[in-house]
Amino acid sequence: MKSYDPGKIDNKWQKEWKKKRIHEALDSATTLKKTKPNFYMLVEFPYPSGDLHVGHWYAFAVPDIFVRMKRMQGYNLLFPIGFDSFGLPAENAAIQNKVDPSKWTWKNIERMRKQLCSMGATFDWSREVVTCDPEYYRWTQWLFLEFYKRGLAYRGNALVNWDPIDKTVLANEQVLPDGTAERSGARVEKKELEQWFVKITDYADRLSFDLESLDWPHSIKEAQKNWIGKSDGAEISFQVSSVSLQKEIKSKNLKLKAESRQLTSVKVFTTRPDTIFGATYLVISPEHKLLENNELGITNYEEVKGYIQKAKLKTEIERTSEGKEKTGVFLKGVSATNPATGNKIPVWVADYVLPLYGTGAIMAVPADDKRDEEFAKKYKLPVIKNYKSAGFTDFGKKTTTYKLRDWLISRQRYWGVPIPIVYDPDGKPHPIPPKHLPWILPTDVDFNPTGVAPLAKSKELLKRTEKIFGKGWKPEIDTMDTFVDSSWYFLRYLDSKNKKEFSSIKKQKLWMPVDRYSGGSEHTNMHLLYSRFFYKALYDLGLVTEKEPYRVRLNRGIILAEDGRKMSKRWKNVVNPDEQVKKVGTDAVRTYLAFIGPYNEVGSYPWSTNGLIGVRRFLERVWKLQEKISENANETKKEIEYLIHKTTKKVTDDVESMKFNTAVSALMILTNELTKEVSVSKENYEILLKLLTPFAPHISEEIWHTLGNKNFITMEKWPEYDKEKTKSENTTFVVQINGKTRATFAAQTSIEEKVALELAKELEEIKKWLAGKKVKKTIFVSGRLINIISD
RNA sequence: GGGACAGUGGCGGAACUGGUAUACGCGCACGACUUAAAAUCGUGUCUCGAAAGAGAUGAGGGUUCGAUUCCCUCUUGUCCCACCA
Repeated sequence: MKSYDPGKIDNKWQKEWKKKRIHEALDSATTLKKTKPNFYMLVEFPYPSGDLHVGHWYAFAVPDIFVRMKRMQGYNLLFPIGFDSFGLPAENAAIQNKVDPSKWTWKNIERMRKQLCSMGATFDWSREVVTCDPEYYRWTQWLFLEFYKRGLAYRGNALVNWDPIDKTVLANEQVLPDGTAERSGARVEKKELEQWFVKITDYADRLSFDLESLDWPHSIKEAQKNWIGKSDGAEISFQVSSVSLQKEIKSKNLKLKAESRQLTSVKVFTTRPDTIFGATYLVISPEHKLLENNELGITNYEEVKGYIQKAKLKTEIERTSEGKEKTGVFLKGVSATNPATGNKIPVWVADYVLPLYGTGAIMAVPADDKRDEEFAKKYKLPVIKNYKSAGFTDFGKKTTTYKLRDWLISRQRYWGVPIPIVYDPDGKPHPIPPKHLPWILPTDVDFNPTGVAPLAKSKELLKRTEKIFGKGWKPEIDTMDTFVDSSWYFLRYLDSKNKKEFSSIKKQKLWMPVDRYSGGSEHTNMHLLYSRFFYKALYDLGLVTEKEPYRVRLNRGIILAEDGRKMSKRWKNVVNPDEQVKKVGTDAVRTYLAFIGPYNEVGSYPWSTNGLIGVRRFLERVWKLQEKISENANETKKEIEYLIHKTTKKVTDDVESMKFNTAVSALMILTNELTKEVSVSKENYEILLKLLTPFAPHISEEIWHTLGNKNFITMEKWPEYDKEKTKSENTTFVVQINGKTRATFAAQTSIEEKVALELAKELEEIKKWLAGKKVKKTIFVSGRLINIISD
């Protein structure tokens, strides 16, 4: 027998599989006379950073185990791959090394394609999607224009997050809680700019509500719900006026109504309108319209203006992370009327009230709200402890607010999809007609960030614009957030070559929704939310067929370095998968990653070289089992038959639920047991090989062919099990006395309570324990245990 | 401050619907083979105890014949959100 040499067999089988194109999904649902059910397995496509790391293996090679089993089970399986190839790293490389971002990116893609193939993963390369390819981004632009037509994409002035290092604006999701940019680490500033937005807030309610129907892990749903932040409450108007005016009205004995135009009102949002009788003051945010000029007659307006200035200088982060200490200024000469009590209450301005949430103003109920209590204590404001409870809508209109804000998609950067908009000589935006798509990204630019988008310097782009639209017209110079590109890529996989449509309904009907989607937990409130929104918007436009894009979502964990820390070049603890493959082979690396921990949970698992070697040893044992094949081993032992069926069930169930670690464990147990036997039947050995194939396809394929088989084991039918035979005929019963295990005995699994009790009583240990005692009652669990209760 | 998830050997982790806690792998110890080492194979490996036995799944309580599993209180950790009215 040859020895196991993965260096020789891995490459050989990868080539064979590729030659026969076994990984390509068929769009016709019927194949081989029989109807094969379609199954769409999606993994988040990679950014082409240049080198494959262990994280990539974990993200792609492990789901391939699931894919391979499904395919063997007879599914027409779609497992596509592509590259999320726009984005900052390419541009930064361009600045640093003076290389063209396009060349840099395509070179990396070329390299990563090869590396991805080395995993033995069965991607359908025929549908590859590359987001920086004009044939892809023409549709990103087309979809943007569809959104624009329906008012879902709009230009607006906004106080935005500005990254001073990358010199670009960022979405809220890309700013970390400490106020630094997720990517560059820069301290984010606030800037008022005109930007392109997408109206995700229109879908806040549906994005939140529809989560209920999804078969997703609870934690992901909760995280999204939290981020969307729906709260039901009421809007209540408080009349506000200057104290002197009120006095005047009183002295002249005028009716309030007559002077109402001189009164103004402030709307507050509250989730507890029932507490209005306890509202003792009003607080408005420094950005509130009421403070823009002094029509009200605030007597300390200068002081208030000073406070507003100070608040504006702070970034949002500073404002909200300054600890617990709240600050505010009393608006002198002004008061509001509590509509419930009719009492005059003071009005304050304080920056703990946020301008963009609710109405930017609150009624304070210090007896009931911690923040209000704190503020009232500091500034000695009145507190009403025992107040009357009001009906929910007695004084206000029912409303719902959300924390979610519209998605800012403009980026003042080069390497992204050009926004397909041009401006007329008056500066008014116009969509670029679809016949001019793809609206190509120009190349005559300066990549160095200057604060103005690089496209501003392109003469070609300006010339192109003027040629098509006329003199004085100007192109949009911002590009789109790359999350726009990735919001619909899973639809392009279905129809990647279509020149007329972004994705035909006919193809979508074959595959959507995605049956299973595996990715990183960091995307919970970014990509996963964006793409759900995109899909819902497309649904309303009649461009897709379902309400939700992903039926099942799973977030995977991460692989840490051997020292338990994150892998980093700085720590010099990075595990290079190519080196590992050289050492132990593709199959051992794949199987080890499957074995490292449960894949369906977000854990962090440290790499262990010894663990990897242990898995290689396991594969060696499988290999050596060839020696034990014997024609005479046909008289299969009952225990072995039982173990085969039990293992088949275990592996099938565990791979289905992506608990690959316990599936590998079951395969190890089976292998260990077979190794103990004098001889092994070819039939049983082949079942083991088939079960092993998804994990370790190369070694399985090699042995399979050595055994004389001509077809690919990869395309063989997945072993089936007989449910009856997964239960052993004999079982070890546990005998407990008063709930404590005292002995065990072996008997037929099917025995009844009476028999079990008799057998238990015969045992020496039990006799000892029961000597001189009365049996009060027994509890019997069929096929498991008998518990004897005595005094 | 809010939310979600989790806490099991020296380590990664198992445990069906409440039914022998620690499967499988690593590590470690001893043994076989070897001049020797590596590799391989075998045996052992939660703690205390000579044994009988007792005690252990973050801590404490509860329900139950029986709890890693269900309930309550506390505690620690990870992740997400965070002055969201």
